[in-house]
Amino acid sequence: MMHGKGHGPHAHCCDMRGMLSFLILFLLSKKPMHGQELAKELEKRKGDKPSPGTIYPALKALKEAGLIREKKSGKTITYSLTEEGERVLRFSKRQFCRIFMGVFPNRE
Amino acid sequence: MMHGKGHGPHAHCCDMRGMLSFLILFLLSKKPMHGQELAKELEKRKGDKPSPGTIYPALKALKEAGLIREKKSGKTITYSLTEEGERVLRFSKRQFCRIFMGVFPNRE
DNA sequence: TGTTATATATTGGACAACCGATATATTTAA
DNA sequence: TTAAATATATCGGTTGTCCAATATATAACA
Repeated sequence: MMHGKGHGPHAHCCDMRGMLSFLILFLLSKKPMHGQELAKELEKRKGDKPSPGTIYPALKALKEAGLIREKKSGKTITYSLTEEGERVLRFSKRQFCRIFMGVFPNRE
Repeated sequence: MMHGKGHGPHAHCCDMRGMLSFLILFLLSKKPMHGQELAKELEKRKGDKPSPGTIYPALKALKEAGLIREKKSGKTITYSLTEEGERVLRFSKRQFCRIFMGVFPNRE
């Protein structure tokens, strides 16, 4: 919990430290995915594929924060947002847009 | 040096670890500022003011990387981008837009 | 069956981003 | 001149992001 002020452990987002978690939350909101799908999507965007040591701890933290849920099926685990995850993502997107206003070349 | 692949020390940007440096670079490109002005601009965007322990080490690292230059005048130091800083910012902005494509509600 | 490939997971080490506290220099006010 | 305010700077500690290496479980193949 805690996104308003600087205190509290972890940041699901928007502290500058929570950007990977934020991006993962955003990607999963568009389509539930398992870890490797997520890694490939991140590779498309960033240019190189995050290692397992990056992606799985991030997913674990999001799950422990109650923002995503798992659905296991054979060797894959599909992740999707919880209600709380949706709520946090909405908040984080507004925050993100305020912080990086002007960086995207579109309007303003 | 080094922005393409994962190696090398520090990231001026876009690794997820370099987001503050990236934002600082962007803000200074719009208007040269001293540290406190920068802190106030960040406060406007993020909602709370970064502490000196956040902002000054970041400026120091950018300076040591040759991306910004200082101009001292009395008790204030005005920071502005070097040629290399401009170049890196252009690269980083493209990278940023690719990574966060779709997050801004405008056109993606 | 055993081999190989895929998905998930952890560990150790490095660096970036953060705060609160503290310290120093300069400017302004008393 | 002394005191207070402002700007810059550093220190210690915590968390998040990152990789390479390693480990385990399941699936697909030989």
